[in-house]
Amino acid sequence: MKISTKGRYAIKFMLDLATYYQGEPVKVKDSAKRQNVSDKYLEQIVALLNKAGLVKSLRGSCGGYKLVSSPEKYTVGDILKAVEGNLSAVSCISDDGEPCHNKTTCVSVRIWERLDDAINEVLEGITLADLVDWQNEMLADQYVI
Amino acid sequence: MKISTKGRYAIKFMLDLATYYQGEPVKVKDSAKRQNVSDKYLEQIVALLNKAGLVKSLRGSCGGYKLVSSPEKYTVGDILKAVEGNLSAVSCISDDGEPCHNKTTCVSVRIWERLDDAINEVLEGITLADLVDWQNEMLADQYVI
DNA sequence: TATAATTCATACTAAAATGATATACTATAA
DNA sequence: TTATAGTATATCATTTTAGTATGAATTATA
Repeated sequence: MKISTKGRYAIKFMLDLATYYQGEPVKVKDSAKRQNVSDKYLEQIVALLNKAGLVKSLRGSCGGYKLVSSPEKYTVGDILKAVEGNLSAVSCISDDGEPCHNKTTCVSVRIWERLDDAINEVLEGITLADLVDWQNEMLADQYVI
Repeated sequence: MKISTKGRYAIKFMLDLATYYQGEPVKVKDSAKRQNVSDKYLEQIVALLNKAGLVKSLRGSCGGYKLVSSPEKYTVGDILKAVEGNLSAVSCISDDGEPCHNKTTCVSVRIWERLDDAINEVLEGITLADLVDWQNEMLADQYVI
């Protein structure tokens, strides 16, 4: 019932990309430094985002990563699914993993279906653009204080 | 982002107790057989339910477990919390675990807070009595077919 | 009272997931 | 051509998961 560092690092990296949306591509090393996490580990996570087509890479000197689309096109759910895989709370109702063989008689699936719906509703309802807005709000608040 | 077998077995065990609410105490071995899971492993899970005060045990021969209160008093969230621990999607906003030291500047916490609220709303909204009802519906449906 | 059936309490273990680190290689801008 | 990135594996320590194993304490009942 946990979202691992993979998902959290991925979101922060994507937020980094959204923040620097116009301009130079973002280097994994720089973002890792800003987040204060292992750059090599972050690279592996970013590779997943790349494979999923959420970011595009620019190799060589002065390379890095950029968003493919504008920030409002990405939901937090998209990002988490790309790196964490299926977000279902239990495997028996997810598409991958072993399917439940007694779905028709098992009461619990109703719980998990409701849970999944609620989770997806939240995660599909927040976009990268929202996160950027929140970040700007927070920065503004800090100056006020 | 998964609920483990611990949580799932616990719910099925509690449902077993609710089903046999009036009458003999339920033996772990019997419930394990019905669920088709390891009875020794289920014992460990039930011990957590016992420690949390959700069930009362009757030792010795002809012993077993019974619910402390009536089925409508237990939410699925109560049960899961007893065996899975904290249900927060990430540790940085949960009470146990390491607290987030930059809660005020981290945008992600807003995601996790919304997620937690949604998850809790679902899990606190379903009681054991609901599960019993669902089970009866399902059994009725089976006879119709 | 002996025994069988239970819960209760630990100890142990295999496998998988998590969270990295390390090394080498490829592509490209300057 | 060289430094700077991304790409691809391999390895590893730690933790979690999902059990298995052993045995003690307790109690109904024969």
